[in-house]
Amino acid sequence: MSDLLERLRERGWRLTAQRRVIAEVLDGEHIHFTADEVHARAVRRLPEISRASVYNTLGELVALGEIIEVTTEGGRAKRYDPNAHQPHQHLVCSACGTMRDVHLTSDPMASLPEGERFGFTVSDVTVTYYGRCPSCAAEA
Amino acid sequence: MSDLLERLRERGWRLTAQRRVIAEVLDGEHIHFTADEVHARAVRRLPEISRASVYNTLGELVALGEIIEVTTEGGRAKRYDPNAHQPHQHLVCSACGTMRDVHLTSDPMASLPEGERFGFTVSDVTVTYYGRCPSCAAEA
DNA sequence: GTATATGCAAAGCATTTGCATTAAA
DNA sequence: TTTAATGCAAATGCTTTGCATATAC
Repeated sequence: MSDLLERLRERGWRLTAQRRVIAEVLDGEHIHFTADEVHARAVRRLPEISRASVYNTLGELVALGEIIEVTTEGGRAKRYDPNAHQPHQHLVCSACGTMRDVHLTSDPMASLPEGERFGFTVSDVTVTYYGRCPSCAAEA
Repeated sequence: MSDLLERLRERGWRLTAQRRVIAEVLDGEHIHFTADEVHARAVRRLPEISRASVYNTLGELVALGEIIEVTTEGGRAKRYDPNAHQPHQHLVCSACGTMRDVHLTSDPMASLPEGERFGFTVSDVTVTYYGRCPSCAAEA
């Protein structure tokens, strides 16, 4: 059973077949999908689901703070990370785009000295590591 | 005189009016432009310059390692950073998209423990800080 | 003179929007 | 019954591509 669906129900989210399927797709996997990948997987369970509903729902889940939208250098499409509840960063394969969560030893916010803030109210940081994943390294 | 043009000439780069103008636009400013902003500024000096040439040239400069392509969360278009020669990170205004360079106190590569590399050959990191710039903070 | 860059216009991909239809509560 | 979500298809924004023309070397 999905914790995500559980939380959404409690928040009074209108529960449709499409939304249920999307939440299940996001919850079930540990890699982070693009909107199109979410749609492809959702279609297997609910053939009539439209791309528009996928985009609508993903946008809402982001607004609710239940998932995170992630953009990478070079990557065309955004990816959606269901792990919004624990601070973490990402490790991305420059060859195939695969992304996985990583946990750092120190808070990156502390690395930006006061003198480098230029009057900004800094509220967030993203740290992204790039490299080759084991399977892409093998085919080099 | 442009250091960028100087280096490119030494590398045997075929020097056209368009390329010269683009290099000058990039060199002259300290903020990081989108392709469209580069085009708009280039047009002031060379009215017939096409968007295609701007994209071609920016892509080449990135390939040559003379400029850096930067993508941010939420920001639609990529931005081009002429400061490719000194390691640095970025501070972005979530409201207006303005981006400026910042320098960290510690090497972010060191924050990713061995046990969190999962067989990847990690070769690069980006750290991006998000917040409100002074002028956007003023209108809140 | 020859290889390469340019400009145009069309195509591409990810995403958003407008609006009539459908379904949850 | 009412309010909100869905699906379609068209529109958008950024970027890439194909190809004939122009130009640096």
